[in-house]
Amino acid sequence: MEFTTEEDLEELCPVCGDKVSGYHYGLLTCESCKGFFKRTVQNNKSYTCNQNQDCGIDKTQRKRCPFCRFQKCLSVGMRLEAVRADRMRGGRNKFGPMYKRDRALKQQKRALIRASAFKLEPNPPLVHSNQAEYPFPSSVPGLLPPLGPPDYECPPACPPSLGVALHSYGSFPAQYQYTTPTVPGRSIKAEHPDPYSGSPDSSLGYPYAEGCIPASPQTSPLNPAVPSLVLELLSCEPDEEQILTEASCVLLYVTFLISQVRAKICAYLQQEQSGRGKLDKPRPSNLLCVMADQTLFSIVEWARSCIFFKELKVGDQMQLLHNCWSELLLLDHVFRQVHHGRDNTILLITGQEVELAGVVSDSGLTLSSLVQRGQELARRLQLLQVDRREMACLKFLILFNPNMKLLENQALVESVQEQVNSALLEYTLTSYPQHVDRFSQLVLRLPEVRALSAQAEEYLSSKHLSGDVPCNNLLIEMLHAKRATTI
DNA sequence: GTAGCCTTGACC
DNA sequence: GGTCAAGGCTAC
Repeated sequence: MEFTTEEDLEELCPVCGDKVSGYHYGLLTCESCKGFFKRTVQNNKSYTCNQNQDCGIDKTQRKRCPFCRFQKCLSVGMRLEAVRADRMRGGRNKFGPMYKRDRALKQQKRALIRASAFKLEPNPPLVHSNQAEYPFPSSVPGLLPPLGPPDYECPPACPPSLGVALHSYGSFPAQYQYTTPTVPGRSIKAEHPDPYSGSPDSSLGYPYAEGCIPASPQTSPLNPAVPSLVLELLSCEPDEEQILTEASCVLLYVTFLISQVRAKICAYLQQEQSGRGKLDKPRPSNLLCVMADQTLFSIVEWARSCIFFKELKVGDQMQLLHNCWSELLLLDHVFRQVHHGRDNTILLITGQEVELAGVVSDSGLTLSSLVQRGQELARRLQLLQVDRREMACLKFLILFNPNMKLLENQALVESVQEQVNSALLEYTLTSYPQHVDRFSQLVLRLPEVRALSAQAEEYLSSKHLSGDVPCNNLLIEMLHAKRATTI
């Protein structure tokens, strides 16, 4: 693995966004932030903020608030202990190996991202699925007629249920902020024997002002192999706090969903029954739709509570969900089968197990093909032994589609995609070092999810047109909304 | 005080 | 001897 400094220097300073001049005090920064950090620590400076201690720091404004600038230096990871107490010039400190590793990791990331960019087809633009950009042909020949069911009252571009679901929890917090624990009275010394563990030696160090924030860990303090962002994404998963082991996670997750979805399905069926005055045997496609519909609500709830997504305005949130709802729905199903781990049966969200052979023989050609392709995808992920952290990352990569255009906060979506990609890559490299192409193997599943979900949408659309599925649900609204923006 | 450039010196 | 991340110098 060859690593160069040229590409490092193309990066931007994580504090102010200026051009990076090299590794300084623990990470790549610009020359001015290096000098600022050095002056602050060497001279034991104490600053105050005239605002709310949340001033934006960029190249043009970095001089305005040294307090916030220094806080940002610390929060991005600049190391107090790299400033030498004895002021000795020249030489190397003990951070050398860390810089080297960081360079190697960055290089590896670039190489893998380049490699996967070559392999990955771009996300399909928002066009009708009959058009060439979709890898699978439509099951409905020719252009689909405009979809405007009689029970659909709102303009398709603004489906009421999703809007209500997104709005119904009040306003979202404006900003997501990483929090770092404060360690008051931290002392440092010039040359640290181990830059990773830290061994304070106050007799040699700079007495530092109370309330200063230590460098935010790039990886979890509990598990150094897991990037913090991956843990953040995982924490967005349902009932995460109660999950202690992988096995109990599955149990809890399924139990939680079963209790919720069963109740909703029962309520639905009762409603159907009372409406008709008699209990017809529910059609399987209806039941499937109800299950999918309720899962979709769960997905919307999941997205709504996710970091980054909360920062977006409702309009952007709706656009992102309209774009990827079927992929998330499919992934939910596939992940369930991965956990289920049985090739010959399918685990429904209700906890029921159904024979695959029966489903295939009882379904039409399209549905049985969809089911089989879903099983194949699940098998591939099972072979990879994909874990929950990776699954959480994949969901984010689907949700934050950087190819979505006309978003109000396009930059955030692109940035999240990039961050999650990097975090997933770092996680796979550090947690599965023996499996070097794991990252590629994972992200290569995404086009398959996309293709399969497009086919599922076509199927749903044809079923809807033939009146085989209920109209007034979120599922169909999403379908209309997506098509309204893509036709 | 800031920030660009210079000097230094351990490590390879 | 080259590299590069420390500290130093100095014009602004």
